Amino acid sequence: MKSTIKDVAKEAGVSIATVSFVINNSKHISSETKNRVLKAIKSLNYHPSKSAVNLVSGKTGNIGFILTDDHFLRTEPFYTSIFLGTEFEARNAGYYILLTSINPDFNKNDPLPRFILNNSVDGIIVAGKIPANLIDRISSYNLPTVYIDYIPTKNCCPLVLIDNLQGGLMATNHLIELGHTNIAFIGADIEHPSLSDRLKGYKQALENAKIQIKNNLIVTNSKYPDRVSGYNSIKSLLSKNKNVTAVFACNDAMAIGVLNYLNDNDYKVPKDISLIGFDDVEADLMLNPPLTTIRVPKIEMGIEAMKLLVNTLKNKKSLLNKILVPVELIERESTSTIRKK
Amino acid sequence: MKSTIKDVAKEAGVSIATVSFVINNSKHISSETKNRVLKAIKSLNYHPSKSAVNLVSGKTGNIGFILTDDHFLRTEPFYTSIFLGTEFEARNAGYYILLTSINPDFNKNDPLPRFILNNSVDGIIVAGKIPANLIDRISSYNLPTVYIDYIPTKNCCPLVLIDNLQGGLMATNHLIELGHTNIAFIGADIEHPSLSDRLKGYKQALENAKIQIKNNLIVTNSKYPDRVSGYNSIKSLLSKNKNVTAVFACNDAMAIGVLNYLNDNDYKVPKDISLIGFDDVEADLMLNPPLTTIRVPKIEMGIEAMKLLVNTLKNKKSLLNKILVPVELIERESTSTIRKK
DNA sequence: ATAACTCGGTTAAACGTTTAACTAAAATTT
DNA sequence: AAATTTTAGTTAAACGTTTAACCGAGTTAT
Repeated sequence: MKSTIKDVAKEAGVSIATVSFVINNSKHISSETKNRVLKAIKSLNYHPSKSAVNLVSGKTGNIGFILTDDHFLRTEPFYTSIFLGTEFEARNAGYYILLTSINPDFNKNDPLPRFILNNSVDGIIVAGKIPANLIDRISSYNLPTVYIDYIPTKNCCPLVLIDNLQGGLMATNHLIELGHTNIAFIGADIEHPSLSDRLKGYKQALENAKIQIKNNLIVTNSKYPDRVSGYNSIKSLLSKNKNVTAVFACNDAMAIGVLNYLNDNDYKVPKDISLIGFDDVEADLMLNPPLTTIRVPKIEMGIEAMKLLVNTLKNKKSLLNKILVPVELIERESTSTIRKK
Repeated sequence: MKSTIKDVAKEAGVSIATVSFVINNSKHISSETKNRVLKAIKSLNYHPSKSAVNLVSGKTGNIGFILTDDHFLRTEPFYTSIFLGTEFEARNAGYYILLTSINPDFNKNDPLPRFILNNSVDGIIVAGKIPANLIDRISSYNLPTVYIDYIPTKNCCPLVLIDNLQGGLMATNHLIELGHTNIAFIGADIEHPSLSDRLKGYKQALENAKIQIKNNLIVTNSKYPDRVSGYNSIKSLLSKNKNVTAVFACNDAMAIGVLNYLNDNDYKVPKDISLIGFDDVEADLMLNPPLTTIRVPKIEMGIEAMKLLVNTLKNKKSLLNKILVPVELIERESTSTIRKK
């Protein structure tokens, strides 16, 4: 039988209020009494009822985690790793996470995640790009929210972002340092801040190196940055440009698609074409050749986001915060110095 | 401002009890009154407080999901997909899932998942193998539990299992039908019921085909069925057996390791050696060549497990149930007829 | 005509906490 | 020594539901 605060009070010979004060350290109680209560709690294996605490406090102890179906289902465990990070930190902070995925084509009349409708969360973490109309609807609930890897149009909330610009610079500089000048950029969904920042970094690196930016080396017309788009983008690019010696793909998924096309069509990587990706997902290591990429600290991003949210929840005042997590060049075998013609 | 049942009652001009009856369909209310209440609920955008409902009902509305760290972190999204299935069904049934990962070397004195200690769940889903002492500790809490892809030693609970024996038969038969007779089995962790059943299927298929079972073609001494183990296992096998023409790996992770070794060492797949895996994880499609494998319906397993648990929760009586989910041969390009010597 | 049901509701207790308001005793100040 | 403050605790209301017990008005059976 589950024991309640009443049982503890009776066992310790005090009122239930005293037990509550001891549990929450919310009022000074003599150490003698405190010990009696603590002993009773232990002997009865008492744990406060969450429901009761939640009811009276008006809190839920839950954090909602939202991401789109396609992000959750994608092969590369990118957002999954971020989720894991939030879960680790939630454990420290005593929160539970309620995870839900939503349709990327969220309709005006689609129902919101049920944990929002049912007031089952104290705050929300949004990972990756989600539809603008969903953001509007969510923000009307005035729940503290942290965005990971996306900047909502109406800038309102704490953000945890990748240093995409820096990453774009690093990737492109790496190729430039290897002697490449005909460097293609394979991107997608140019409205996504993360992806367009990577492109910005690419352009900036070229400018810095006094290499002319050629628009016909930049492909960004795919809707989603996935493997298939990568495959098709490099295909159409190479059909028009034979002299490309290096490719910077805006993420590893597209890079894998690019690599597949190159492997299928007798381009040797990196001998004929160097290839660099972005994200550093697990699959990169198993590719042939292993992919050079820009590492994004995914688990750490989740941890930081949860810390930020818990902080906001505790202080009540939403400190407009923005964390830019650093990235790192991971040199593997898909890039090399330009071959002499 | 959040509206409560009181607001609805006032708006509809009835007592709060009537509102409750309408919400839960628990007593006959005239359709006229019912409509008034429904209208009030809608106009106030009322949603019952979970905490209050939970408090009075003694339930939590939550399901705990347990799996080991290494299962959650592994590259192949196997258990992740199972989780997704449970989440889908939880949405239908109105439950929230609290996910936690635990250390595979769970110590006698390690704390149980906090959702168990804090009475935050009504039931538990365990995915994959977990330590025996953890099972003991969990079962002492008498929470309805469903096991997915693992048979606990003390058989107590509903189970959702893969038809591993049948899968082992199918995989091996496929290779036999292609003309192979020197078929290796690459496995691991032979105490894991799923893996040992796959081996059983392998042996049975050979027997049925009157092919002699050779123990030196069976490698099962790795602790975990992962890529590295696959790589090392095939390496040591081929160093002693040059005449192997086909390999059945106990799962896709090991198969990928095997494939990497074969690719690295100038064995052509499937020309020199045919290779079949088990699980059908996303990565298989991107391999070179794409992996023939036995598909396991992962999402569906999650759905079935959640249905089973919800059923147990509703009926209270734990119907000792066991669901064996069927598997399917997915022929891709890593297997072919034996080459003529 | 009256007793016995049925129908459509209402009242109030209960769930397990937190916390504001109170109190009695002890300690401190004047 | 009286007045005041501090300490260590208690009492009771409140949170938002569910549901057993109750009730008055029709309806039906006798």
